[in-house]
Amino acid sequence: MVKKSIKSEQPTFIEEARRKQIIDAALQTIAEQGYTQTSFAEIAKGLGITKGLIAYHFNGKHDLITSAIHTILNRQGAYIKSHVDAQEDAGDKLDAYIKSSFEYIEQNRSHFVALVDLWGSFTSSEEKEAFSQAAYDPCRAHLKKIFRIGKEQKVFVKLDEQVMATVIQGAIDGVMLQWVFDPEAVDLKDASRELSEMFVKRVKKN
Amino acid sequence: MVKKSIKSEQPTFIEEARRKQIIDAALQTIAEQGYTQTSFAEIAKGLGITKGLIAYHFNGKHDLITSAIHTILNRQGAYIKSHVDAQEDAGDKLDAYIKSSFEYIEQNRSHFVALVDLWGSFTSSEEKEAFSQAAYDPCRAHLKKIFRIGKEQKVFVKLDEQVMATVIQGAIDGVMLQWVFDPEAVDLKDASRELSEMFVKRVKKN
Amino acid sequence: MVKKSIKSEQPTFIEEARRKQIIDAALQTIAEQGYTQTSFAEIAKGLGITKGLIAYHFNGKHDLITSAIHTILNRQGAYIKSHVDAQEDAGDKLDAYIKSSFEYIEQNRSHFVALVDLWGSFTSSEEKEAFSQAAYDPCRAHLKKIFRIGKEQKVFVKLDEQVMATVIQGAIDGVMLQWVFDPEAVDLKDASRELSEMFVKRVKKN
Amino acid sequence: MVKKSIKSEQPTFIEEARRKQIIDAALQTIAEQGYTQTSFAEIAKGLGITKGLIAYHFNGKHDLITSAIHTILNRQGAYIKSHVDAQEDAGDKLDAYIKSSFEYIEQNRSHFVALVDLWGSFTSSEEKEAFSQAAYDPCRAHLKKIFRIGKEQKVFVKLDEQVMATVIQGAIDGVMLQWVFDPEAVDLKDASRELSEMFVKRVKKN
DNA sequence: AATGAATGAGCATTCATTCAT
DNA sequence: CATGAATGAATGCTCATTCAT
Repeated sequence: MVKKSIKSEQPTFIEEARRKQIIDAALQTIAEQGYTQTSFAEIAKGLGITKGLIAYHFNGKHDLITSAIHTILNRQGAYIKSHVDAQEDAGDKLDAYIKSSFEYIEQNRSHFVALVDLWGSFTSSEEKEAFSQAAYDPCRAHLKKIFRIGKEQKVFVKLDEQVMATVIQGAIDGVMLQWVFDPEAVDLKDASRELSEMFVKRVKKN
Repeated sequence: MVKKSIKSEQPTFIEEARRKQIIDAALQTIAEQGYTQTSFAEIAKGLGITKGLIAYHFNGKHDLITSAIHTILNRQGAYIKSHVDAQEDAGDKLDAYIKSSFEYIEQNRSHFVALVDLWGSFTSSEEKEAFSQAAYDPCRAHLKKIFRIGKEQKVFVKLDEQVMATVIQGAIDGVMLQWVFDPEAVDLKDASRELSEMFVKRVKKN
Repeated sequence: MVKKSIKSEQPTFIEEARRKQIIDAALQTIAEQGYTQTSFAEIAKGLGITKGLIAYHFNGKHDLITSAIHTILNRQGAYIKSHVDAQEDAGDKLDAYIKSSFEYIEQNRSHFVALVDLWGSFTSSEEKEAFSQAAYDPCRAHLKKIFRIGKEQKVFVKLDEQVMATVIQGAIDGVMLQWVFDPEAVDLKDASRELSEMFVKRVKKN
Repeated sequence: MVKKSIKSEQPTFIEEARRKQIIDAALQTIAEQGYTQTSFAEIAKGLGITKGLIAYHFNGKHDLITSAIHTILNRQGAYIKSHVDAQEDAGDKLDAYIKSSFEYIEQNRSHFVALVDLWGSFTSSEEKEAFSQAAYDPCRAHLKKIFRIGKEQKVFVKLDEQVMATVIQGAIDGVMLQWVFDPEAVDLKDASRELSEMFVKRVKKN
């Protein structure tokens, strides 16, 4: 049952600013207190506004959470893309993909603490699948594109692109996950280096 | 204020059976409806009992969730251990670790759908850390033990055990995660084979 | 809706012992934790029995509470009576009434802490009135009897017996009440002496 | 774990009016049905509002009960003070203290029926002591002040102020208590006259 | 654009009570 | 006599959501 937005016009400047402000506060609160403890009132308290205002700017909690997730994904995606694009060689691109992923993660810990919590906010397999398409499809597509460039540059071996994209992205996320639960137990830089070396070696000829 | 349990004696047979039954129903419900939609009433409805009975057998929701998580981890841990122990060679042990991890995941999808949801149930960094110790420390310890055996058998190269354990476990979990959100997008068997080959090659001497 | 006891025979010895034991544990628990925090389970825990057993020996909570109240009142009544009866002179009897009241109170603090809590357990004015008849009527009757003896002995002035009984009992209870809430703020012995002197002077001729 | 209020600003006009309204309804309900039978739902029903609104205006049940108790004590205290202050002579002040106490009690029966019930709402000796300080300390302090004025006016005998304050307040409360349980059994006016005469005689010279 | 009063459904939890064993 | 499993109603409390101002 998708609720239609009453507002149909394009958002004003102040409207967008408020939404961004609220989303950031929400991510902060979720990272600090956990998703289940994060109510509109709690988010509003941290901002010095009322919870009614949050309801005014978002079409319900689902809208807020969805927007928050997309904010995380978009920011990280843009960061990674800029680093990958800066490289010419496909091997360097893959190295940049992995390393910039970890860089962004390390610099935005609260985003990923929140994200892990938000995984539990989906109530149906449809929502889970939608998240998958928003989160993983673009990542895997980006990796596949790098593989194709590598093939064109004749520097990569032949490989099952889907499987390879899955395991590379999985390795990044899985290490991130351990680091979210206990930052002392995991050294992101070491893991980043290890994964990059291993995967670059795996896909490159010779 | 920590509530003291009124029950203190060791559990009876019927007590244990009920707890197990309720935990399984809870995991089922969480996997189907999501953690936030899973109430005592919902779990009870699925079992044909009253929610009061759940409260009777568990010291609150936290106890139930904790027990459920440990159930998942223990069962998987036992499964993996039996397969690893069946191998003599350290390389074969690592191969068994990775492959049996994925086998168990594939055969118990609902457990891992639930587990991903339950990651969002921790409200403090203390709880997160406690989970980390219960979930990841044993896995990494198991992997490190395999590395040490490989070193004794003089078949493994020298490596940073903590980093390697982190990335291997991370890769397994990260692939599982994508499969939880969309089973169509990920082929666990292919990923299992790819990861096993790559990591065994990585740690073995020529 | 008064529930009829299923048991009709006279109670066995063990039956009576159990009831007494449970009542004493209930008073103890009420005094320590407050009436609202005192459940059958809590009482049972303190005794090392199960709550089912309490339900077996009492016809519901109301029966237990009523029995507990009567236990307190009967014991105190018997104590006072023995001291009053030991005196011949009516003035000495009144002095004994007041002083032994306070003595009993001081020696059985938990009983009166519980009693004050139990005043809140009556849900209707009928129950309140019934308590009044069980608690205050006998006390006032006892005092009136002393007044009549004083009149017969021609040592007491003429007075409104009901009013005088009310204020004497009231003064005792009111001081007890303050002492229940804060034993440091009230010296029972001083209050006892003061009240005894004043009331004896008030009722005696000359 | 003390819950922090989300509201922090000073209350608005409508806020205060609602709180007062809810407190009065709560006292009414407690007086009619007893404390243990008085739930948020019951209070709300009597007011035609929802129980959520009560939770909105009060920080939990404890806050409501505490506020209700303070309302009773403050109103009675103000009433007594105005009558005592209207008298010049210390003896007249004491007479006014006792008589106005009973007047207020008689005119606000439901408040005191509720108060007696609420004595059982404290769960720890700390709460009991806090109540003692809020309820009895000011009363005894007021009486002691009258004693000191009497001493300055050279119309009162030398006496132990703490003991005398305790017994006077105790006598008032104890008579009130009997009247709460059975208004037929006690004539407040007679008791008021008797106590006033006796205590004034006790403290005045000659 | 923003507030805050009000709602109503839902939640975990408590507990007296029942009853088969 | 005594137990402990099970019930079901009730309770305080939370919270997204609505809406008049």
